[in-house]
Amino acid sequence: MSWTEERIEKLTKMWEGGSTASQIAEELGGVSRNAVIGKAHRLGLKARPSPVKANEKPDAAAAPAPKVAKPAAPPPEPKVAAAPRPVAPAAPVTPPAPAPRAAAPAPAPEAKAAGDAPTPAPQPRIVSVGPGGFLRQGPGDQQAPIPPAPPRRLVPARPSPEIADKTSLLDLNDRICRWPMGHPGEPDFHFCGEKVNPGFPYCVEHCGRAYQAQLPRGHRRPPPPMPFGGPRVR
DNA sequence: CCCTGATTCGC
DNA sequence: GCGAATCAGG
Repeated sequence: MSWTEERIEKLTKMWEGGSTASQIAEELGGVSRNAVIGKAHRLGLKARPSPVKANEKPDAAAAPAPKVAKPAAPPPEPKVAAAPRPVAPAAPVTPPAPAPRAAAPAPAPEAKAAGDAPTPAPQPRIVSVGPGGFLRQGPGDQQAPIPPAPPRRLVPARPSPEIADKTSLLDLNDRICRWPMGHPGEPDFHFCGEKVNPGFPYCVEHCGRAYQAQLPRGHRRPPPPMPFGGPRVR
């Protein structure tokens, strides 16, 4: 396989969209993960959170308290003209949202969507045990201290405009149908997005697909189409 | 083991 | 330019 215009374009899009090299290789077909990475580098697009290069600590913990206060040795680092990154010079800490690669096709009904605040209920302090064994609490313990409101929504912006009007992984919550549409990793992959059948993770239509009564052997009907449009043919 | 991206180096 | 082999971290 050769790197045609379209293949390079697809590689670039997916790479910048956060897909892994494996996914991209799979998607393109005929190339290995290494080929994709190699090509990506040659194209000049890298700079993505790498597991092997995650840390690059200046130094701190290494020096166990130098005798006198270090006379401030600010590392003279005016090397700028060397190789300025073509894109964002320093994506702070937040990587571009990873593609919904491992999006579970059938999450448990009680699966928490991204957006539930784990609010720990503060236990009332037990002061003494009253007659009969019931617990008694002090007058000051009636009101639990108000837990600090946890910061909400730590989600990066939607990674790519192509799925702007689709129901993305980030849009999932307890009220909308999470039935997957299309194949994960592909640009138009999204979720159903309909209002759920109350108490279920899917809308009424997809509940019908997800929950099939088990018939006795020999009376089985051919299985309905699976999510993702069925197993991928490779 | 699996995965990830980075790098090297013979082709 | 290409990509398998290798490296190294999670």
